[in-house]
Amino acid sequence: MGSPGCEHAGFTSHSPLYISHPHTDTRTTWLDEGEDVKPPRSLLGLPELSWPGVYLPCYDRLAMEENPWVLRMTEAPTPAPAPAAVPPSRTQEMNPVKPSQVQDTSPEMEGQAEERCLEQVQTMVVGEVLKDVDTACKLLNIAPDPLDWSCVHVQKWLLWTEHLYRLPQVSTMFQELNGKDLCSMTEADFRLRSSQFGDMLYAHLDIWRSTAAMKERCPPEDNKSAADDDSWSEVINNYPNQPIHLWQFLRELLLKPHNYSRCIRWLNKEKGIFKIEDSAHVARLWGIRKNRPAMNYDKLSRSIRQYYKKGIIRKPDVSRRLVYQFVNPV
DNA sequence: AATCAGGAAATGA
DNA sequence: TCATTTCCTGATT
Repeated sequence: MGSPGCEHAGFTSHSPLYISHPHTDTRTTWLDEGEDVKPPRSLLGLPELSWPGVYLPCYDRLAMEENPWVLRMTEAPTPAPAPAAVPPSRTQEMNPVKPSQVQDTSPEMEGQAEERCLEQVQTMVVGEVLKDVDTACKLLNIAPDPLDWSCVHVQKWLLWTEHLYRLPQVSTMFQELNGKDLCSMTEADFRLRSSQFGDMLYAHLDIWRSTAAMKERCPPEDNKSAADDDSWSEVINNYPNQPIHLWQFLRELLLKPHNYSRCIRWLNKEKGIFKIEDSAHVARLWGIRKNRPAMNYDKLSRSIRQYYKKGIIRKPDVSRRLVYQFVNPV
C-alpha cells in the first residue's frame, strides 16, 4: 500500500466511493460452547452480509442503522473517522490520524494536516476496496478483472451485487453478456437494461475495473496476504473453476467468522458443531456461489442431509434446529 | 411457520 | 457418474 502510483486508484468521478467498516474494537469473543449466544448484530457488518465494502450512492437506501459510520468520500474534506471507528486489524499499519494531531495548529498547518488526513483516508479506502474485491472474487470464484469474465461470471457478479445492495432481480436483464461485453457498455447502455439500477451497476462495475487496473499497475506484494489475510489463505479453491462442495463452502464461511458469524458460526469448533444463524442468508450465499438464484434453505438443507449417509455431516447427538456437525472436524 | 427427514426424479459438469 | 437441485409428503419443533 501507498507505493508510488497507488495513491490514486483511478476511480472516476461517477464512482463516488463509500467506505464502511463493520468492525469495531469492541468485538467480543463468544465461547465455542456458548449455547446459542447470539453474536452482537452491530459488530459484523453489512445489512445482511458482512462484506465490508464499497458502496454506491444507493447505499443510503440500505440498512444504515447497522453501519453508523459510513464515510462519504465525495464530500469528505472532513477529518478522518474517529479511531474507534477504524477497523483495528486492517489499519494499524496505516497510521490513522488522531484528532489530537490536528489541534493547535495554524491554518496552513491545518490545511496540510487535512490533506495528509485525506490522503490517508484515500489510501485506506483503496486498501479496503482491494480487499473487498478480493473477498468477493474468492467467494464467487471469479477473476478480479471483469474483462476475464465469462457469461456465468457476469451473472455471478450481478447476483452478488443484487445481494449486496438488496436489489430486485436485475441479472436477467444482462444475460448472455460476458465481461468484455459488459465493459464495452456505456452507462446509457446499462440504463437501457435497467432504468432504475443501471447507473449503479455501471458505477459498481467501474470500481471493479479500476481495481483491476490498479492491481496491474501495483502488483500485490506477497507480504500482506500471509498474516493479514488470516483464514482466506486456506480457502479451498481459487479461480480454477472446480465445483465446490457444499460442505467445503460451509467450512469457508465458518473459517471467516469475521465476516460470516452472523449467519453461520461454530458452537464447538473442536467437535465440528456449527449453527446456521441465518438460514436464508446462508442459502443465498450458496446460491450465488453456485449460480442458483432459486436456492433456499429448504434445498440447501436437503443437500446437507445427503451428507448424512456419506458421513460428512450429521446432526449432533442432541439434535437442535439449524445445528449440524462435521463428522470429521478439522 | 419453520425446520427436519428422506424418497424420487431432474440437472449439469 | 456424481453431487447436488428440485419437488414432494409427512413429521416435529
